[in-house]
Formats: sequence, structure tokens, C-alpha cells
Amino acid sequence: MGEKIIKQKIIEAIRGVPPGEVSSYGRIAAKAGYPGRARLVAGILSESDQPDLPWHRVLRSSGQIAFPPDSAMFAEQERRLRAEGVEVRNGRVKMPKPAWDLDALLWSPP
DNA sequence: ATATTGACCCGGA
DNA sequence: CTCCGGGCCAATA
Repeated sequence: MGEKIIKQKIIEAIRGVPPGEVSSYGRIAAKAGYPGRARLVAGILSESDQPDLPWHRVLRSSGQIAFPPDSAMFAEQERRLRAEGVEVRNGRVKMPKPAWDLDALLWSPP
């Protein structure tokens, strides 16, 4: 599988997060078909310059914003989330349960 | 070639 | 809640 295709799949998964909702690096990776590759998602996001990519909807699995709280990116992400009606408290949002997604991929049933 | 450092994650203790 | 060990991976102070 070429790196180009992988990257495309990840971008696609990020675009799949609807406004007002959030996901995590790990879930994006799993959704794209690459469980365990959260770092790859982070790398792609930091590299991508596509202005319409909803990067702000991607958080840590804990629900925390991944940037240092004093950084400009942190402030911007918080602002964008609130603009969509997402509640952010202390740099963290309530992360929804992994709707039988990550589990299904890691827990191969008998 | 080794060590450290990140927009990371997870299970177990 | 925290700490730890392990997985992951590319760039490099």
C-alpha cells in the first residue's frame, strides 16, 4: 500500500467528522483502516495545509486538545470548537464513547 | 548507529 | 486520578 493512498484514506476519515462532533487521532486512524497509527494522523495533520480540513475536531483520546495550553494553535482550536457549539472546559471536551469501532477492530471475535 | 522528541494510544496496576 | 510499559514513526534541538 503506497503512502499516498494511506494519507488519502486518513484525510478522508478526518473529513468524515461532522461539525459539532469530535474524534481522536487513534479513532481516525482506525476508521481509515490503520489501527495503532495515531502518530501518523498527527503527522499528516501537521503537514497538511488544506484550509478546509476540519483539524480542530481531532483531539487526544482523553478529549484534551493536543497543543500546549499557552499556544496560538490551542486558542484557535478552542475557538473553532466553541463556534460549532462544542463545550470546552480546561482545554478538554467530553469524548464520546467509541461506538463499537475501535473495539471491533482490536477485539477479533471468535 | 543510539537517544530524544513529539498535534498519540491503550491496558493494567 | 496517576504511573508504567509497550506500540507507533519520522525528524533531529
